[in-house]
Amino acid sequence: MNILIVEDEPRLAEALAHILQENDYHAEIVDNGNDGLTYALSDLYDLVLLDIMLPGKDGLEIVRTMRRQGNATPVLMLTARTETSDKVKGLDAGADDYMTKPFEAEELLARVRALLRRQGEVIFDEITCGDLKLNLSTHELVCGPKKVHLSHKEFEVARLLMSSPNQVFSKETLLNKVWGIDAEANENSVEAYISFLRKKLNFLNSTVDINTIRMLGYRIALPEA
Amino acid sequence: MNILIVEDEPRLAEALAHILQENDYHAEIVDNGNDGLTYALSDLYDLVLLDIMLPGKDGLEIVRTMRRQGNATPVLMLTARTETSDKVKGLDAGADDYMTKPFEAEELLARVRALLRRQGEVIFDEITCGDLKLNLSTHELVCGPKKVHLSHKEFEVARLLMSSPNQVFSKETLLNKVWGIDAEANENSVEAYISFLRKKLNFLNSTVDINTIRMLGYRIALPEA
DNA sequence: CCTCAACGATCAAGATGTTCATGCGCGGCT
DNA sequence: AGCCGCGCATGAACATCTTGATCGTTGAGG
Repeated sequence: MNILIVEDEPRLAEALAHILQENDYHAEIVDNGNDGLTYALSDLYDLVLLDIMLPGKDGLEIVRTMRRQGNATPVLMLTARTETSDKVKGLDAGADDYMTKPFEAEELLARVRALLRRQGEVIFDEITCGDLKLNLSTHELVCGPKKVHLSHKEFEVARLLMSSPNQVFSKETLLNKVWGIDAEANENSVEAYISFLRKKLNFLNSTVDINTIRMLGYRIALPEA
Repeated sequence: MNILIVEDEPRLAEALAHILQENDYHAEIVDNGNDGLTYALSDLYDLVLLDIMLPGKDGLEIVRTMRRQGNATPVLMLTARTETSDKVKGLDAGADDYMTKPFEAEELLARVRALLRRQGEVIFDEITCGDLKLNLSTHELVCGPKKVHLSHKEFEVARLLMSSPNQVFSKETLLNKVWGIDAEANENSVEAYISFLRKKLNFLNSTVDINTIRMLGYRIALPEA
C-alpha cells in the first residue's frame, strides 16, 4: 500500500514515514502544497496523510481540489489545530478523518487501517449464479467447460441480473442502471441484449435462464436448489 | 438519511437523536446490543452510531459480526473510553471512525457527513482544465460555445490527462489505466486516441493542448495561468 | 376456439467505436 | 546531408451498439 505524506516539518514527516514503513506500507513525503496536490491527484497512492498548514496550497485547498476533480483517495488530516471548527472545516472540505497532534502511533495506524480497509473493499471478482460464473475483470461468462466473452453492455446487464437472482428488473431499471439515468436509449435495446444473453446461455448449455415477466421485466431463474 | 443509534443511556441517546434530527436525519434508538445487531444487519440504515458498553452484545462484537456477515454500513463508535488501545480495538473490529465522549455536536455532525459522503460517493460531474470542461456523466467535452461527444476510450484518456494537468503520463501508464492492467493492447492505440483527442481539441478551438514529451509520454499543457 | 391487440423476440442494417498495420515526417545523431 | 527511431495520421478490418421492421406469443373477450 502506498501512502503519501504531505507535511512540511521534516522531523514529523520522517517520523510518520518511519512508523508507516515499519508496518509494511510504502510511504513518500512531499513537503509543500503544490507538489502535494499534484501527487495526490496522480492516483498512485492509496491514502494521503495531509497537514493543513503548508507552504504553497494549504491542506484544505488540496482536498477540495481533489474532490472537485473526482479523486476519491482517502485523506486523513493531521494537524496541530484542535478547535472543533477546524475539524469541521477539514472534514467538510472532503477529508475522511481528522487527527490532532500529538497523536499516538497505534491510533494513527488503526485509523489508516480503517480507511484502507474501506478502500480495498475488494470487490469479489466473480459472481456465481447456478452453474454460471461471471468473471468481473475479463467479462467472461463460464459454464462448465465452455466460456464466452460478453461485450460491455451484455456484461453490465448480466451482472445486474446475476447479482440478485430471482429479483425482477424492469426494462426501465435496466436502462437506468446500465445505460445511465437520463440516457435516451430505447427499451428495445434492453430486449435486444436480453436476446443476446439468452443466445449465449443457450450456447453454454447453462441450466440458468432468463425469464420474461410480462409487463414487469426480466429475471434470472435459478433452477430449483 | 437513516441513522441507527445503539446506546443504553437514555439521556445521551436522546441528545444524539435530537442533534441528528435537527439536521434532517432520521434517527432511531435501540438500547441494547442484541437489538442493535439485528437492526444494524437489516440494511435499513445508512450509518450506525455505536456505543461500546451495552447490555447484551457489546459494540465490538456487533461491528465484528456485521463485517463478518458482509454488512458494510458505516459505523461510528462513540464511547467514554479514551485509551488508545480501546480506539485501536474499535477500529480494528471494523468501525470506520471512533469518537470519545464528551464530544461536540459540530464535530459529530461533520464526521457523520464524512462517513455518509463516502457512502453516497457523490461523484462530481465535471472536470475543468483551462477553458475545457469535461462532463463526467454525459462524456461531453465543452469549450465555450462548442461541444463534442467523447467515446468511451477518448473519455477515459481525456479524464486521466485532465485530472492532472502538466503531469506526464507514459503510454504504458495510459494503457494500464484506460485499457486495464493485463490488457494486451498496442501502444499505438494510445497514439491513435491522442490523435483523436487533438483533433477534437482543435475543433473546439481550445487553448489547451496535448504535448508530446518524446520518449516519456503525453500531458495536458495549460496555457500559462 | 378464434380474433385481436399489445407486448416481446429476433433480425438485419447502419452508425459508431476500436484496433492495428502502414507510410510519412520530424528531430537528433553521426 | 543522410540515417534512424519515434511519433503521427489514416484507412481498413473488425467489434459493438442501436434501431426499425417483422414475426411470434400471450391473454382477454367474443
